Amino acid sequence: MTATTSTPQAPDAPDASHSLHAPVIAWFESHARDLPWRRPEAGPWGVMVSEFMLQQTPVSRVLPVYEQWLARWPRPADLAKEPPGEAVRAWGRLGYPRRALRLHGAAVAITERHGGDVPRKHAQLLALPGIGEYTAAAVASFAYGQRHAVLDTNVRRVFARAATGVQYPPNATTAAERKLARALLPEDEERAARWAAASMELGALVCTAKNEDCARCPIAGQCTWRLAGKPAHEGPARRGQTYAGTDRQVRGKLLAVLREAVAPVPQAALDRVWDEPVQRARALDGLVSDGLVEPLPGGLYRLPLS
DNA sequence: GACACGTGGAT
DNA sequence: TATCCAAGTGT
Repeated sequence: MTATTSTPQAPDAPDASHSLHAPVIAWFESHARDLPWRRPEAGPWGVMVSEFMLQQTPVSRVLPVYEQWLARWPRPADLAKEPPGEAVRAWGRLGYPRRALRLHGAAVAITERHGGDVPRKHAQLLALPGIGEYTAAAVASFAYGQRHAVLDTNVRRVFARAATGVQYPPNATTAAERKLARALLPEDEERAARWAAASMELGALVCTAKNEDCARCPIAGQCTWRLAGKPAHEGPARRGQTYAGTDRQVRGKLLAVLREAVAPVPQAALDRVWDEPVQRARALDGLVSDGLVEPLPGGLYRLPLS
């Protein structure tokens, strides 16, 4: 249901951005995925957990881990009681396990500083570990219905095409993008929150990085990029991330062993995951420095108890 | 601003 | 098989 309860906008509103809201929000009402963190029972904690897990990670991989996580730790205080290593273990193979550590740290901070409730203010959210500009805005908007520009990769791509007329947004978020996002944000708080979720979903389902489906797009008729004939991206190619042979891959292998272990693991067991000793040692040191691995006397290692 | 940081499905 | 890509953050 999309009818606005506020004063109708001038029929000849000079800002064309207003004509994007209604069709995108209407499309969202009928096409939004039924995701668990969008259900009312998810609450702010569910929204926050989902946002951590969804950073750089597809929805399909997040779903099962999210369900287990919320069943085990239904409130921030439940997670805060656990050793950080338990969060890392439960994170499984989602990737970027530092997120698990930070989510645990955020739960501790919420328990200590906010009485166990996910804070409502953007600045308070931003102060939590693992929460940056995007996640703070997302939690404030999705969980609390506030008016914030929520600029993730999906929204940036939708804006790049619909408003700016280019195929892809810049590599890093620019001041111009933030300004545009603020300008496109509906005045009404509830509508702004709806717009944030709707524009993001449009980017995730229709206005995708590859094989965008303009035939299903509710604003195809107003899309600057499409109207210009969908010119191909110009400029330097976005630098692809290599993985094979990197420290990241070695870290992943080391941590996989520790996640599966129920007791401290001897150095020799870790040595088996990678044959190059210098890189192997560097990767292990990095994991220890990051707090993802705890070294014990006698050359033993485990996930951190504190 | 450039980099490091995991993982696995899709093309 | 090789690349690309997925709701970013911290340094």
